[in-house]
Amino acid sequence: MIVIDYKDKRPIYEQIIEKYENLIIRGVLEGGSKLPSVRSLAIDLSINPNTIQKAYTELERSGYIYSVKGKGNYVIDDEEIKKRKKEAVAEQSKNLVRLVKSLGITKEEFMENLNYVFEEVGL
Amino acid sequence: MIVIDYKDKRPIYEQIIEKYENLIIRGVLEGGSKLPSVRSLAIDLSINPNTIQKAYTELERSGYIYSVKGKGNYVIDDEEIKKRKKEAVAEQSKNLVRLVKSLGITKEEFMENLNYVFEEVGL
DNA sequence: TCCACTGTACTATTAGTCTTAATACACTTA
DNA sequence: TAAGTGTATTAAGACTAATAGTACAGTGGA
Repeated sequence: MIVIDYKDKRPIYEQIIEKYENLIIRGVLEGGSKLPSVRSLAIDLSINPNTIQKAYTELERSGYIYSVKGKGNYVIDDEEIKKRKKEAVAEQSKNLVRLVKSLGITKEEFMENLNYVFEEVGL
Repeated sequence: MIVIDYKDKRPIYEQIIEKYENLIIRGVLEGGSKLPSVRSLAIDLSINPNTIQKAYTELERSGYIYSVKGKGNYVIDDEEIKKRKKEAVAEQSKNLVRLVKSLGITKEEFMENLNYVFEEVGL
């Protein structure tokens, strides 16, 4: 499920965070499902458990998972995931619109172009 | 023009790169205009000239500026800036559409929402 | 030509982060 | 109880970011 890219200059724990954020927000991991344990994932990826723990701690802090001592780490529930999805779309939309406006592109121009993008990007 | 955020955990040179990319792509800096010299900007920001040089080197490598020995660093010309603008919008559009599709949001739903975003985001 | 400014290159040093390693402790469940 | 879980701590090595100092080469004006 998770693959580390050693050509990537970013730290390993950040890569893990990003991968899980994507899996969760895209619905690949359902709400409430269990993440691999700190130790087992460390063995899987041939890295140190501390690195996994750092990623999980951060994922909990930013509200993607929650942890239960002695049991494991779990994806937040579907209700919460929906919120995250909306937040993600809202944020990226706002950024893009800001850029478009600052470049002096009209809404109509942009919207038309976006239609093509929708065609181009396959499912 | 440039302000360093020391609360930001990213390296200083990356912040400088990002700031200039924005200034250039948003047209605040016109094509061909001269950037502050490595030394003068270093004094302005109270940081080391080497850090500025690292930022400028990277900005040249990624095609936002060009440098002339003994003269200074200059913003690429307007023709090139236009290309960059289009690239930036295209890339961010594609990313957003990918996200929207992966979340199962329909084009119509998204487009309607985007109308509101356009209203919200002032000029 | 001289001088001040410019970009560029290099080495050395300090500080901080990333990662690994090895323990240890508390909690859960079979 | 035993195995598996999360969590915390300390130490070490590798790497990067940033500073400091120096040097060299090109530009342009006095």
